[in-house]
Amino acid sequence: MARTSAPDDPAARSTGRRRSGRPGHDADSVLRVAARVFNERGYDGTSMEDLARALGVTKSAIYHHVSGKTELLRRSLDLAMDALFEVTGEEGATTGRAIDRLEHVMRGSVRVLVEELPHVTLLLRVRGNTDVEKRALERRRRFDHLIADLVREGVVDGDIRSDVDPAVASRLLFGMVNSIVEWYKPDRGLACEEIADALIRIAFQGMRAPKD
Amino acid sequence: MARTSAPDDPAARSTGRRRSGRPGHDADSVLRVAARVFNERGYDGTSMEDLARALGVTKSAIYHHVSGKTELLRRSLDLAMDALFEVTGEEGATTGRAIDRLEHVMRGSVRVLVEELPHVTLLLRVRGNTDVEKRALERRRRFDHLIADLVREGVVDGDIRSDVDPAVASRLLFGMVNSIVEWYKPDRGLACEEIADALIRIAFQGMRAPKD
DNA sequence: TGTGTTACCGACCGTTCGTTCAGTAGGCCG
DNA sequence: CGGCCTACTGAACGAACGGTCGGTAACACA
Repeated sequence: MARTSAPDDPAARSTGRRRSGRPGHDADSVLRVAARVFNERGYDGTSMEDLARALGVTKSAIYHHVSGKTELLRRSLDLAMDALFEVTGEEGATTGRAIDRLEHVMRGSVRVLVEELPHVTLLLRVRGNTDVEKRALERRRRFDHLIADLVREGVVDGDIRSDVDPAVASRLLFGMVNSIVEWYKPDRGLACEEIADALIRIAFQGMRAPKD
Repeated sequence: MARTSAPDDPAARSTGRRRSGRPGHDADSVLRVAARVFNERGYDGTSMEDLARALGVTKSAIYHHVSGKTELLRRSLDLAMDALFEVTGEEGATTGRAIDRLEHVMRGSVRVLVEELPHVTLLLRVRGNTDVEKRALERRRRFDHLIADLVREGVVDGDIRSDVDPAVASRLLFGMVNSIVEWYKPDRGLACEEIADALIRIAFQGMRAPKD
């Protein structure tokens, strides 16, 4: 039995613009498939042979598009972190009350997580074994600090409860956000906004039924 | 540079009872070290050579205690799931209002997660590549269903807000619980109960400051 | 038709992987 | 001392790994 499903259709390139030369995969379509397979089998558990099978080519063909397995990981992790940091730069994340900025970043993170599911999933599973992984973890740490600062500010504003450690609270909050990658399926199920709504409701008002 | 720190002291066996024969590791001490290294480097990213180095022996010595790498994973995953299911069998998880039972299971899960940190962490990272992993995922699914049922029951009781899908809510809740393995350090930082308190407070009342 | 450009194949390399096995070392007890 | 038990070594195995290289295939455009 094959370890992966049918090979990906190379025709479905991101940008429709036809190019000269023999048709087939390009660097982007390889990255897209690689990220998916990395998630299915884990990065270390995925061989170049696995990738080749998923792409419908031989493994030597992969090296025509990328320098190696490490580059695929690096590009995937960078893509995920870039998208997350872009959220923190949006207007809703930089102006207004801290609690509202926090909500904006949380909603934005859910959106990024859903849009770039394979890449973010990969990011969240990184252990820091290699230099590439260490660099990604370092960027993640900066992101986490940013969130913790928002929570601290919200406590000072009096908008966020002061009886929990902001560092712990921010970690729990984004633990909830990040856990979405464990069960979200793009096809069926709730849409991105519905999940974000449920998340925000639980995170800010709690599970307990409001006494009307 | 060595990939792991100094070898584990085999003298620190779980049960103090001296046994006859040459002193050294036994199956349990090997499992304990293996689970720790699996978490540091990932299961697939850990070679038997890595384990041997962490144990302070050659890799062939490991096969004197266990049948292979797979058995180490299986025993670790079983240990974690057994501990989690034990919580769901406790009195506090089977009697009383659903919302209180839910709180009991959440607090119990935090306790198990902290007590058996390496094993539970390993469990939460399983992808389902092999039969051993598939079996662990199946048991996890049963656990998750149990939680979702508790949330549904709490909604019926009127204790839990009805404006979020119970399936989504239960997943987000345990996403928050499980995320603890990502940052909890046994030595420093908050104790198990303090984390559980913060978690329950956020989960049930929310982050927003209560209007006194 | 032929030239440029892009994509791919198949054979191969050195290394590392998990695992096996025959033999050895070091404790306790008689 | 000599069994007896448990823990371990060192060399080796076949398989799988990531990666290389010279040659080839298929398109656009002229």
